Order: sequence, then C-alpha cells, then structure tokens
Amino acid sequence: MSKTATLAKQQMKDLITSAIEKSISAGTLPQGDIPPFIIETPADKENGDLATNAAMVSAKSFRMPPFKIAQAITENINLEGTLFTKFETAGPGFINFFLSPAYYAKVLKEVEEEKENFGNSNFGKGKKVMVEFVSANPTGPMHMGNARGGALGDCLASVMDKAGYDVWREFYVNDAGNQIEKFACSLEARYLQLYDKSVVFPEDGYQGEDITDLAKLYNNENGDNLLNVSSRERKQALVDFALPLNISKMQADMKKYKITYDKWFFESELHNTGAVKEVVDILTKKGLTYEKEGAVWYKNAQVVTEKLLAQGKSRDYIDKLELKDDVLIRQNGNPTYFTADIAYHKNKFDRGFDTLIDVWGADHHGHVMRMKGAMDAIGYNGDKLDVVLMQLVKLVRNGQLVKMSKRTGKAIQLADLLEEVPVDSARFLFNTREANSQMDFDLDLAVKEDNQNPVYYVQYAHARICSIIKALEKEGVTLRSCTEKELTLLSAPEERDIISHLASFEEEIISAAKDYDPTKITRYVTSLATLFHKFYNSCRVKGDNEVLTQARLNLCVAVKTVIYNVLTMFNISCPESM
RNA sequence: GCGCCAGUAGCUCAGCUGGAUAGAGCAACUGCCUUCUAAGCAGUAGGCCAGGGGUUCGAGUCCCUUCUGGCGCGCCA
Repeated sequence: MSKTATLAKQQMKDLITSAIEKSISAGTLPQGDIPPFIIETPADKENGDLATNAAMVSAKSFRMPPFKIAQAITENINLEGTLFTKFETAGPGFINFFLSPAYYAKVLKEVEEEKENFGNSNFGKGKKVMVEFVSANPTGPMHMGNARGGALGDCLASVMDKAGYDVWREFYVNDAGNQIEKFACSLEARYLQLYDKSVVFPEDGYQGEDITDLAKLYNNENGDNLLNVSSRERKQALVDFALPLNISKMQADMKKYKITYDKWFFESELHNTGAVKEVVDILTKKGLTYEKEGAVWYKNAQVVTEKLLAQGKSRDYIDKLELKDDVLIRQNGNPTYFTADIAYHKNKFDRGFDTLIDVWGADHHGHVMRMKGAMDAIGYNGDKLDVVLMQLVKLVRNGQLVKMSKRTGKAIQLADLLEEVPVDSARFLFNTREANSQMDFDLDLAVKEDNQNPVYYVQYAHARICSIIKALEKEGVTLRSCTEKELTLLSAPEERDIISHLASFEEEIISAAKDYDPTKITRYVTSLATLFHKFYNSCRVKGDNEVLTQARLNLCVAVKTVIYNVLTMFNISCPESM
C-alpha cells in the first residue's frame, strides 16, 4: 500500500478498536475479547471506500446480533482529524468508511514525489533471493515452455526486486552428464552417416534436425578428420564444437527476449570441483545412503516421510505415496542428474541466498518434495527452496492447435515465436495466465496491434497521456505541480477510482511477490489503463478552470508514472506516441 | 492404483487470508469523434461458480465425496 493508504487503514483500525473499548466501558457492549477483524475494500463503491467486518466477527464473543454491535460501535467513532468524511452501518453489520478529498490529494502527491520509486517497498527487507528459470537443456533448441518460463521467471524476479528483495537471475546449463553423452552419440551417428548411410542411429538419440545440422556444420568446417579416430575422441570433438554453438544460440535468444541473467551456471563446474562427490559423501556420513545392485542409493523415502510427518500428514497418506529411493551414483560410476542438482542447490545456499525460487515445468512436480527433502538431508532448510510449477502452453492460431512451424515444419521453437511475435507482446501475454494453469497462447492475438491485445491497450493509455500533455503545452498550458488543496478538486468518480487504484499499487506488488505471481501486475496495469480510458471519455483535461485543468494534468502524470513503472519493470517498451 | 494442477458467461480468464447483487476481455447487438490519440468509451444480452453433502451469522472461496481434463510416479532430465 502507498503510505497514504496504509495510514488510512491504520486510522480506521484504531477508530474501531477504541470505539469498541469505549462501548464496553460505557456498557453498551458486554465484556469480551475483540476478535481479529479485517479492513477491506468493498467491491461496490456504494458500500464505502473501506469496510470492516468487526461487528460480525465479534457476534459470538459479545453474544449479540452483528447489527446491534455495529450500532454500539458507531456511537463512539469520532472522525475529526482523520482521512475520512463519514461512516455508516450497512447490510448484516458491516461498518463502512468514506475517504475524504484530502486522502485522494495525498495519494497523488505521493506518486509525484516518488516517481519511478512509487510502488517500491521494503517488504523483502533486502533478503537475497535467486530466481532460477528456463535452464533449458543445451542439447537442443528452446521450446514454447521455455518461452513461458522465461517471461514468467524474469518478470517474477522483477516483482521481487520491486518488493524489496535482492534478486539474482540464474540459468543452469546442463553441460555434463547423461544427456551430453546422448548428445555426443547422436552427433557422432549423424556425422558418420554423412559418409556411410548405413550407420545406425542410437535408439534413444536426439532425433531433431538440429543435430544433423550441427554434424554437417562440423563437416563443412573440418571435413572428414574425425572418420579415423577413436569414437571417444570423435564424440569429444563434436561436443566441443556443437555445445558452445548451442549455448551461444540460447544466450542470443534470451537476449532477444530481453532477459538478462546475472549468471549462466555450468553443471560441469560442479563435477570438476568435486561438489557432486561431496554431496554423496555428506549423505553417506549421515547414514542416508546404501549400496544396491552396484549403485549408490539415497534414502529418499525415509527423508521425505519424516518431512511429511513433520508437516502433519498422516501415515496413511504417506504410505499411499509409495515413496521410492533414488540413485545417486549409477552402476557405471556416473552420478545422476539428481545428485548434481543437489550439489547445485547446495552451491546456491552456500553463496548466501536466503530463498531459492526455481521455475519448473509442471511435469517435474514429482521432484519437488525429494529436492526439498534432500536440502534438509544435507543440513539446509528445504522450506527455503520454493518451486513455481508451470503448466504447459498450447499454441493456438485461428482457434486451432498449432504443433508445427509453417516455416520449418518442425515443432515451434522459442526462436520461431520471437520471429513472429513482438517481444513486448510475448512478455506481457505470458504473464496474463497464472503459472499453475494451462495456457493457450493465441498467435493471432499476440501479433495484433489493436485493443484486443492487452499490451497495446496499456501502451495506448500511456501514449495518450503523453499526447495530452504535448497538446496542451502547444496551447500554452504548461504542466505545473499542484498543491494538495488544488488536487481536492478531483472529485469525479472516475478520478477517484483512478487514485484509489494508484494507492493500491504497492500492495499489489507485495501480493504478487508473496504469491510469486507476476500475472497480478499485468492485470493491475490493464485495469489502470481501463480506468484511465474511462476518465478520458468522461472528464476533459482542457477547460476554462485553470486549477482543475492542472489538477487533471497532475492526475494524468501520476497514471503515466505508474504505467511506466510497470512496463519498464517488465522490460516492455513504453512508447510516448502510437 | 496413488499423487499434483485445474473445472466460474458461447470462448479466454479474474475473483485478494470466507463477506454485501459473482466480474473483465473477446465474440453478438445498440449508441458516442467540427473539441486533449475512436489502438478509446457507454449500453444491451449472456451464469444451478462441474455434481452432491458438510462447517457458520455468511461458501465460487474451507472440509469430505463423486465426475471430467492435463501431468507425474526411471540407474531420463
């Protein structure tokens, strides 16, 4: 909440509490505890600007009908010196308060003073939080899920930053392990097939054409120099050639998507420094590993069971889960992905991060508990690892499911999307659906430059304001700062609705940070744009009354400030004219 | 079989820790530009909030249950 909104809420809370106390000592209410009550914004403005359920929740404690309690309370409320003009009892026992013109004026002054910092808060208390997102496998091109994860993760990080956290963005590159071996075998087969079509492609190899392209590219540059060397040497050369290409392609795509990471973390580092092995040692020392069938296993079932019991889950519930143990070191001596991932998350905590946020595809949800459990097991706090699960995206065009790219005939990649859809549009639209709901991404809508596309709707409001300011300037009306008293002229419902909405910006950011849900902010800014367009159509800025014109200009500037703050926070452009 | 996510207007989705008559956009229909950007606004119409129980002053929201859809239960990542 803005400072002014917080102040108003606090005043109301104090008024109600002291009124109840007065009523009790006057005898109009019986002795009894005051249960916690809430102060909220009613959906319907008829019911005031702020309302409380205090009378309803205390019905039990006072053994009186809510309506009677409300009456007793309101007898002892005195609004003098507050940000309210009046109050009333209504409905089953709500007490509704109405804000004064001074309140609205104060909110606008606050926006004016704080400018690009308006909406910032110290909610996060500067705690270090890492958002790890996308982390696509470098063995192939990025897909639509990565597109959603990118927009969601990057904007979530921005929201956390605005809410007062010290944010770090990281991309985990799986440049080691089993999938790289698979990558190598696939490349090798495609390379050899250039010379001998009968070479068999491995059954579990990567089928994508990108593998063939990479093999051809190597061949174009280096020819047949790998034909007569050992398989091991050949694979190494091919991976050394292809992997950097893939990684720099990913980095280029992310850059195009306007995502900047603080760090690209390479899994290989964990293997090279012995961090992976260390994890196995720690777990073994704690008695949480055992050997079976030549592999080293981790007692996942035991650890997760303890965790769930601590959370209050029943034995019965846990039994039904049929928890299984996991392999840490394969029979062939290689660590699994899981082992490296434990080492990675340990590394994150060791770097001093207080909270870790991972954005994962929903198909990985089965790994959430075991990862948190593993953090507990190695002596960290698994509850400080939060996983945002993201449901799948379906691409839709003309109401039809799109599976393949028209241009390439292959599954649509992130790069294809960015070629077709403006980055602003993609970043905004991917943040209009909550992570945990499945999403249809409408390609027609995303490329549309009209009101149906919310990003243009919002940008239009901003451009419109810029245009108003310019137009009035041309006519000799230069924007000036207004006094609080002058701003109290803004009394139209459309004006007040805007200001109320502005006042809730900070609260909305905090709410989005708490829920790890940046989609709240796209909705927030869309409805701010709506409120502005309504205002524009019912109140003219230019008029005979100089003070009113200036007050309205000040209101416009405040809206412009907040739209700007949201769009720049999300790395979406904020045009001054359209 | 077990678990996770979801089921709200014809379509895509909101609905904040339980609150007053369940909202918005799109699609449909009707209006509003000689005046600051019509990429806009106003209005009409559209709902047994998947079904059934329960908890209480009060349930789309919480609990139980059934149904439907997506996903997951590897020495894959």
